[in-house]
Amino acid sequence: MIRETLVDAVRGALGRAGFPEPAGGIVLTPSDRPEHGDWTTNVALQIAKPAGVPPREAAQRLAAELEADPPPHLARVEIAGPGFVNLHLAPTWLHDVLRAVVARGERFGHGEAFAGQRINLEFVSANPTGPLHAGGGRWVAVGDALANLLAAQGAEVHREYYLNDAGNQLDTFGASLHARYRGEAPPEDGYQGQYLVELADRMRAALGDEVTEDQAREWGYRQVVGQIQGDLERIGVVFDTWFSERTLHERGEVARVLATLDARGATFQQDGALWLRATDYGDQRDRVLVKSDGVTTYLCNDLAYHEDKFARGWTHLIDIWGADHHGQVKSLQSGLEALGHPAGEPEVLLGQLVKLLRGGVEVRMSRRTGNIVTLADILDEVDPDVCRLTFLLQSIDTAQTFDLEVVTAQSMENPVYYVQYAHARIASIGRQAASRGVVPLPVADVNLAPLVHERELDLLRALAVFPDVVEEAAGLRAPHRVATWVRDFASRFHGFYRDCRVISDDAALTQARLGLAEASRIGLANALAILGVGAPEEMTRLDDAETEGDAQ
RNA sequence: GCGCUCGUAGCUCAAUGGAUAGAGCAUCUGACUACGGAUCAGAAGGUUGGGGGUUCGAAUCCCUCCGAGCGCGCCA
Repeated sequence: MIRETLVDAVRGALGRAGFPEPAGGIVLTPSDRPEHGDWTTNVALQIAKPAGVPPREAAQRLAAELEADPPPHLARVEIAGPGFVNLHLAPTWLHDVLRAVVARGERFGHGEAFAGQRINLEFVSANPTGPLHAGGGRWVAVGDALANLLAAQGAEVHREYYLNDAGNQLDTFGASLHARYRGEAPPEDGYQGQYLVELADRMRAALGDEVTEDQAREWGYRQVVGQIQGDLERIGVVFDTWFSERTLHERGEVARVLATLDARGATFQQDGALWLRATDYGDQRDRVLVKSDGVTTYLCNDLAYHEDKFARGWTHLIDIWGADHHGQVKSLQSGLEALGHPAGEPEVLLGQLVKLLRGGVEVRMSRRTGNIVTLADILDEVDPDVCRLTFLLQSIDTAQTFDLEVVTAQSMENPVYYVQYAHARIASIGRQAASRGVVPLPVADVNLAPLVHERELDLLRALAVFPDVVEEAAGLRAPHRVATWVRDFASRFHGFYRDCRVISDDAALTQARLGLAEASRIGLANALAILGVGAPEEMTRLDDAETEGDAQ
């Protein structure tokens, strides 16, 4: 592609000018400001000091060499600022971009950066003791989009949900459910939520009047998992594996991990408990693996779980956790390193928590009061696409404020409609063309030279950058970058649509613009596919929807 | 007390160490006899929490102070 061509040209110019190649390599930063060129390089700034040449002078010599032996499409070279070399290209380079986009089709924007990697991505993994809460929807949306993103870079990605079905959380849940079943209040530290009352009623209807606490726990557990799976289905997320913690114990994997750690000298006895020498691997302090009562800790079981993931053939593990669990990261990584795995496994992505607002007031959620807003509550009110994109617009490094009233009552202003509308508009153009008997030619056969309007070039510049955006987003584990791109791109498309009529009396221009519309559709659709958001061919008109609502 | 994360426009948020810090919402001013107005153009809005440092160049890296969130158990 053009980037490689230009990198080669800059490298050649550096050599002919007698400059060394900078340590950081030759980086061409695409610039969407036409005045700064189509591509720009800062190599002159980088090599100025080692070469003992003022940066602007180095830039001058590079520019001269580039002009002496110009790469394809190069229109002019310009020195700017402290020593940037800006490369201005003829619009023809963007016409090449258009052809490449259409030729790649559904694979446009995809790359091979992670080809060969087998990645296990664990996310959500909420305890199976109640419905998914609204804030957890962030990890649903982010995890699924990240999986798509990694897959788009060639990785084999496995979506996994860990069910903590062996610990005392589930026992507490069973006790709480059984208490409701008996018509009593749950234990003080139990689950107070109203959903257990309803669950108890259903249990009585299904199992009768002589249910034991064990039976209640098991029946309730299955019900809750089914409910969680139903919620995930509504938002369109499918996990490849639902991993039961119990199976770790049943297959002796926990014991096996303890034996391995022991054999490697990573444990010690103290106060009747067995400890992991976590400080040897950088943890703040050592950690208990087996309590003095003989029961293994959460950490110990989690080590067995992650060991199991490796044993199943995954070469890299990624976990998405809420930031409130950050204290456990180093312990888990220490244990896995002690087991002989590379440092830094699993890679843990810490996501800041979601603050829910209703009417400008924070909705505090707690297990004790049972006051929770569920993901299902949100999905009852808004489209899954709205829900997803709302969670995906923001970096997971910052706490998110999710105002239920803004998201629901003002959902028509949600960016998702803005973006989807751009896609629907393109489909509409296609329908309009068909009704007028205009048949789009294969883009390879179309003369794209008529595409010179700034709006057209603007769209193509954004498309040119998309594969880089996807690769960067995957590397940074930042799907919000794709969301940012698609919103920006939709804006550019709406501007183009407004100023450039696609179907006109000018047959050549019409064909070229139909090609541009197709390339734009591909860009929008591929970005939305990564985000897990729908790309509709048509949308219900806002005024129609309102009329419909009034009639009800 | 120790640790992790964060602090950017009135609000919600962007910005691989790069040039004049950008969008949306809200506010104000405009635009179509046209492919879907859920649209477009423009204005206004900033000491990137404060202060030092590194660098040709810092919202970004380092130090420090202030503020916020979250952790610090033989719980899970």
